[in-house]
Amino acid sequence: MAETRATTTPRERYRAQVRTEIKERAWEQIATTGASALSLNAIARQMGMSGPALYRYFANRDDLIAALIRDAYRSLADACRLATEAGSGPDLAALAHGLRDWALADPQRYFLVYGTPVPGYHAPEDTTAITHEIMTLMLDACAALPPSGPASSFDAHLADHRQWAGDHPAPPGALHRALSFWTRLHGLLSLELAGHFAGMEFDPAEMFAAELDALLAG
Amino acid sequence: MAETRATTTPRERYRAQVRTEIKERAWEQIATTGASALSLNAIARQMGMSGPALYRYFANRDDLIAALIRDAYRSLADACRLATEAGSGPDLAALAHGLRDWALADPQRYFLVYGTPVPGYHAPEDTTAITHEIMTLMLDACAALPPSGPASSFDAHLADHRQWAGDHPAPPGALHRALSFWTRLHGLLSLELAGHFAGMEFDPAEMFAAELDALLAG
DNA sequence: AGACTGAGTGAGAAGCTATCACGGTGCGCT
DNA sequence: AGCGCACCGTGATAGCTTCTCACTCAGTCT
Repeated sequence: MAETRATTTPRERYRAQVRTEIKERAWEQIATTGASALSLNAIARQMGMSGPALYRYFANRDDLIAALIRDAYRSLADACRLATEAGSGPDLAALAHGLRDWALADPQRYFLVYGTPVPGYHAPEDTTAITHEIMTLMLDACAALPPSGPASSFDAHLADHRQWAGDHPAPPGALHRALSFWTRLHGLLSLELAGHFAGMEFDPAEMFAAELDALLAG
Repeated sequence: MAETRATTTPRERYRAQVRTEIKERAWEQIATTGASALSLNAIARQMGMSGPALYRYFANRDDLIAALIRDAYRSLADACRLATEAGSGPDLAALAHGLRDWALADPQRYFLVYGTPVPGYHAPEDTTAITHEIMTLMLDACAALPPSGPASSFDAHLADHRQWAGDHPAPPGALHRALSFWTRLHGLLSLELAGHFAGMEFDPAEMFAAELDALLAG
C-alpha cells in the first residue's frame, strides 16, 4: 500500500475494454452499412451478448454514436497534428495530405464528422474544443506562408469577426486562407467520398493537388 | 369517342395525387427530423390511412426516398436554369446565387442530394442525366467568361479526361473552373448548412461572395 | 349490368430501441 | 479470510418500425 496505483480498478479496466470493443464493432458496421443503419442488437449478437447488456456501457444509441463522433474528431485532430509535425514547422501541404489520407482511410468516419447532420443535433463541448485544435493547426500553417495577394473585402470583414480564431496572431489574410483551405478541401473530399465524381474519369487526386497549389499560391 | 383524351384515366390522376401528397408529407417530416428518421407509418397516420396502404404507392421506404431524391435533383436543376435564364446569356454569379438560395431554402433537401451517401447506393440513370444537365449549365457559364490565367497541369489532365463534359466545346480552363465552382461552393454551403460555422461569427454570405469573386477572377 | 382492377384494411411476422426486475459473480473492505 | 455490495448480464416486455398477406369493397371499363 506504499503507493496506491489507484489509476484504474480491475472493474474499470474491464469496462473500458468492453466499451472499446463495442465501438470497434460499431465502426465495422458503419463502414459497411452507414451510421444510420447502426444496430445495437447486431453489435451485441456479434459479441455474444444479449441486447440490453450494451445499455450498461452506453446510455442509448445516440450516446454510442456521440462517442464515435468524439473519437472521430480526436482521430482527425491527431492525424492533422501528426502530418504537420513530420516536417520542420507548420506545413499547409502536409496538413492537406494528412487530411485527405485520413478521409480516404474511412469515408464513413469522415461523414460522421462532416456529413449530413440530424436537425436537432448540437455538438457537445469537447468536440468544439477539438475543432478549435484543428483550426489552430490550419491557422499556424497559413500564418507561416508568405502573405497572399491584395486584401479582399472579406478580409476586412474577418478583421472585425475574428473571435473564432481565439487569440491567434494570424493576420486577416491568413484567417481567410485557413477558411478557404477548410471549405475548398472539404468540398472536394466530400464530393469524392460521396461518389459524385464516379462517372467522370478525371483523377480526384490530381484535382486535389491543383486546389492545394492554388491555395498555396493564394 | 371522337378523340380519346387518353392521357390520364381518373384512377391514374387519383394515384398521382396521392403520390404527391405522400411526398409532401415526407418533405415536411424530413425538414424537421432528417431523412434517416422518415417514417412511413407516421405519414400514413397524418393522411388518415393505415400503414400498409402506402405500399400501393411506393414499393418500400427506399423507393420513396429515391423518388424524393429524384425530385430534389429535378428541383435543383430547375432552380439553376431559372437563375441563369433571368439575365441575358449564361451568368456564373447568377448561377451561384441560385444554387445558394436553393440550398438555404431547405437544407435537408440539399443534403438529400449532396449529403452522406449510404454505402451501397448507386444513383439511378435519370438522376445522372440531371447531374449532366446541371454540369452543362456550369460549363456554359464558365465558357462565357474570359479565359483564366495560365494553364495548370490539372488543365492538361482535364484535356485528356473530358469525357464527363460530353461534347461541350469549353476549353480545359473552363472545365477546370466549372469543377472548382462546383466543389468550392459545395464545400462552403455544406459546412454552413451543417452548422459548422455556428460558433464563428463571420457572415457566411460574405465568404460566399468572396469565393465567388475569386472564382470569377479566375 | 356484370366482371375486373385496384385501393384500403386488419392481422401478423420480424426487427429494432429501450426499460425493468431478477440472478449471479467478482471486487474491495473489514 | 470472509462478508457485503456494486455491478454485469439475462429474459420478459412494451412500443415502435418496415413490410407481407388475405380479404373486402368501390369504382371503372366493356
